[in-house]
Amino acid sequence: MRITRATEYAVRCILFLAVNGKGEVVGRKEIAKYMEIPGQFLGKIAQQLAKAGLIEIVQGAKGGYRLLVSPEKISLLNAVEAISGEIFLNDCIMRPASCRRSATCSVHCLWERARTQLRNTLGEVNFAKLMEGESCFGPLEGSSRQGR
Amino acid sequence: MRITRATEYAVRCILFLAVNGKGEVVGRKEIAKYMEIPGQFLGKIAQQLAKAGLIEIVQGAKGGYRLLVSPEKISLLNAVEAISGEIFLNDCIMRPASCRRSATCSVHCLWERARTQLRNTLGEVNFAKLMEGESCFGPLEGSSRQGR
DNA sequence: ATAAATAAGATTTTTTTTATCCTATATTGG
DNA sequence: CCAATATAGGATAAAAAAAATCTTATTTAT
Repeated sequence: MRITRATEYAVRCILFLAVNGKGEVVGRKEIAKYMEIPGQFLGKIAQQLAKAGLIEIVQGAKGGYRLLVSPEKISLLNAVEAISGEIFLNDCIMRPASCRRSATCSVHCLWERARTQLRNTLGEVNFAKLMEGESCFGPLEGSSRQGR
Repeated sequence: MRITRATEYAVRCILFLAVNGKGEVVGRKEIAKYMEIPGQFLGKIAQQLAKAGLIEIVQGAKGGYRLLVSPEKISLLNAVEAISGEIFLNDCIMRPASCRRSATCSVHCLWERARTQLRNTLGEVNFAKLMEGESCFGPLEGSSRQGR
């Protein structure tokens, strides 16, 4: 029930690239150093981000990574799911066939509901906002208020 | 980013106890059989549920588990957190000291926001509702709010 | 060509999760 | 009281997932 470190690293990486400007190539080592990400591990993560179309990997000397998509068009959800795959809170939702209960069991509807909500929340915030540090100030609407 | 099997088992266990009536003692093996939970593993899970005050463990012949709290007073969140501890989506929220960024980093505000929302969602549904199978019918309003 | 980078596959290490084994203890019924 | 039935609880094992690293290959700037 936790966001993996790989995902956290991916978010940091995108954020760093965003801060450095969309088209700019930034070296892997530089990103790793400033964002405190194990260098080789970042390499693996970058591969996934590239596969998802979020960044481009530039090889060779002076190589590195380049953000392909504007920060405002990348949601936190995009980043998370680029690394961990689509969010599912439990197995039964993903593989209904593997659980005889799913058709009748109301619990699974709940998991699914929670899942949808979580994905919506993460989908609402983009990296432009994150860069501005404004993410904390928006109201959290809905019945079970907890503002902030 | 997934609900563990232990948590799923705990939910099934509570649900089974709830269906059998609040005060009733139900044998561990019976629960395990009907809810398809490895018997010994259920024993471990029951210990945690007992520690959380949700059930009572009855030893000896004719022993088993007894629901101590009315189904309508047990939320899904109670069940989840009885097993996995309080939900945190990432480490930095839980141990801010371990992450130098947390004070300034807007990303963490987002994780926290998502976390609060998830906890609210799970907190809004109790086992009485789950028993009735009504959980699927509540509207999930708008993309950002989700009242109810 | 050489140096500087990253790629990509394989592998290792660590952590978490899941499950089981074994001995102890409690309870029921005869 | 005794035997049978159940769960408790600590220890341990097995499996899976996550995190990290090693190695060799490839690409690019100068």
